[in-house]
Amino acid sequence: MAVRTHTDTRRAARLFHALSDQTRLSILHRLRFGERCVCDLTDALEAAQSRLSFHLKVLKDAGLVVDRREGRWMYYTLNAEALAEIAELAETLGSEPSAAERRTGCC
Amino acid sequence: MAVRTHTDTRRAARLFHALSDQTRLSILHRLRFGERCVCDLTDALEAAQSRLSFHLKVLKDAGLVVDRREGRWMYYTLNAEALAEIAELAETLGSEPSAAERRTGCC
DNA sequence: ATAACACATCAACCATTTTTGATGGGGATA
DNA sequence: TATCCCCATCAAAAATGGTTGATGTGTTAT
Repeated sequence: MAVRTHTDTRRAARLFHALSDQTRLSILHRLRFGERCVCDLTDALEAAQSRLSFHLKVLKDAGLVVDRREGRWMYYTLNAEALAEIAELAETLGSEPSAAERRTGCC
Repeated sequence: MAVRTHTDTRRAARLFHALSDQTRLSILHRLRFGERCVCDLTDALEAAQSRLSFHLKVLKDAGLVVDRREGRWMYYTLNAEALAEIAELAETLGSEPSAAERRTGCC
């Protein structure tokens, strides 16, 4: 997905925003090593539960993580596809426009 | 650069923050098509000059663009390397940890 | 049924970011 | 020099984002 239309830009900004916070990056970094429940994360990051809940919601709304209930625990998992999408977004932004893009002009 | 240490996380958050705004994404998208002066951007984006100046500063401080003076005009250019770095950050975050990473544990 | 647990949600508060309009600096033009 | 142009910077206001402590919801254990 290139950033072409207004809605594209909106979505892209939302995705990057989700990654623009240290706490959220720490969460994602942990999740690389596998599924974690909120309690794991509160221990590891020494953060209040409501704080983590807030950040997990931001990540979930952006589609960067997926949650799953198991008894009274909520388990969170990375959504690798979304992160790949973000990587591609950044890559595209840093790349030369294609001939077709150049032909149709910028915006 | 993986997101390992506290400073890494700080820097990564800063980089992603620079991309977390629609105006800044629009600017970058324009710059893909080549160097632009501020006046070009105010016309194209229909934004107040001081507003663009503000966002260009954010992008510059994050290292995503480079500026150059020519007479009374300031020209801005994409820094493709920085965007590649961001792409790699996102890619790493979405990737399985290496055997070495897994061995040394998460954090 | 009661209590304890894991988590989400809420409201109030504080902090940071963004917008706006005004002012100022540096360079060109006359 | 005087003036105009392009842009950066500033202060004040507006908007957005994050933290905290309290409360609510669903689940398990006794």
